[in-house]
Amino acid sequence: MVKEMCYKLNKSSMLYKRLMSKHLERLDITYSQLMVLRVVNQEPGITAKEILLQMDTDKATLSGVLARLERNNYVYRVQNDNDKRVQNIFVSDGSEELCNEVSLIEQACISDLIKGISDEEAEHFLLVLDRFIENQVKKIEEKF
Amino acid sequence: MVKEMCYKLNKSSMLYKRLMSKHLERLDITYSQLMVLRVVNQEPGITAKEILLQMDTDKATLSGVLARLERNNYVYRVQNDNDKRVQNIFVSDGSEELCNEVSLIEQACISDLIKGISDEEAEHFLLVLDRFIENQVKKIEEKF
DNA sequence: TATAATTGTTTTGTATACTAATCAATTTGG
DNA sequence: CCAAATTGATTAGTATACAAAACAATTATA
Repeated sequence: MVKEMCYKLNKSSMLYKRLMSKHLERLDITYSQLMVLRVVNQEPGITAKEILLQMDTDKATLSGVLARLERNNYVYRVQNDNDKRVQNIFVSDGSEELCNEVSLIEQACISDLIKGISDEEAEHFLLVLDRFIENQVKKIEEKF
Repeated sequence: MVKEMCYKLNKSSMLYKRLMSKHLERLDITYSQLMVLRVVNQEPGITAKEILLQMDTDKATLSGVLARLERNNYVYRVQNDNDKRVQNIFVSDGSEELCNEVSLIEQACISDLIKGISDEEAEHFLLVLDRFIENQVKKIEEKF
């Protein structure tokens, strides 16, 4: 049963990324880049380390995503004066609009996904999923 | 609500892969490779195309996974006589044991994940997840 | 039967994901 | 105050994930 849950969670995750990627294609930005762009948009001047805290991803991965976001002029970085190791990140002009536009796309992606699932069911689903995730986090923190 | 479901499904999926990877590290095989190896183990002589049908992955990705499985001597391939484009895939000697050993590891990974979740809840969770996945598949098949 | 279309698979190119190593800037400890 | 440890971030290396092109073998069609 648990195994089945894991497999299906993986499958659903994969499908979501596929779906979003398809819709995002024409905007010339990827799903991962977008997630990061949004965080930067919400918190101008944020640092890479702070993004990591929010996003539960890998610093090497984030470094690459930020580099591509900067290369494509979605964000720019300014060296921090107090600590020269740190760079403060800002969205470029026009990228705020992109964030909004993407919200619409996301709506389009996720609408219909809830079909045949009642609010109550969805709520309970989330409760169970939360517990499951909590257990996963504990398990990962365990020693091997 | 749907958005939250999607994010958490992604998170859980990521955690599962992380967990399995950590446990698989010492066996010198990756999660993806293992999934493929298992299919080959269950159906000796299977072709790449047939694996694709079972696994819902990408043919280019599978090609790489098979190449690495072969490079590490987990599988070997034999050109099919009837159709020379096709290769029949077999697990190498010793790899069956690996599959069994991995089942134990998987058990270790997923035990405890169900803690605090009743059988009934898990069952209902799966039902909702199935519906959700079904909706995702439909959505992906739609035209944009 | 020669050519066109199809098929099974690999290759190419780009973007994650993650570990380990590196690197420069900053703290710390003696 | 200086060497050592720490920190924020990038780089190197390997493995997916996926689109698009390439390729050889096979089948369909004119």
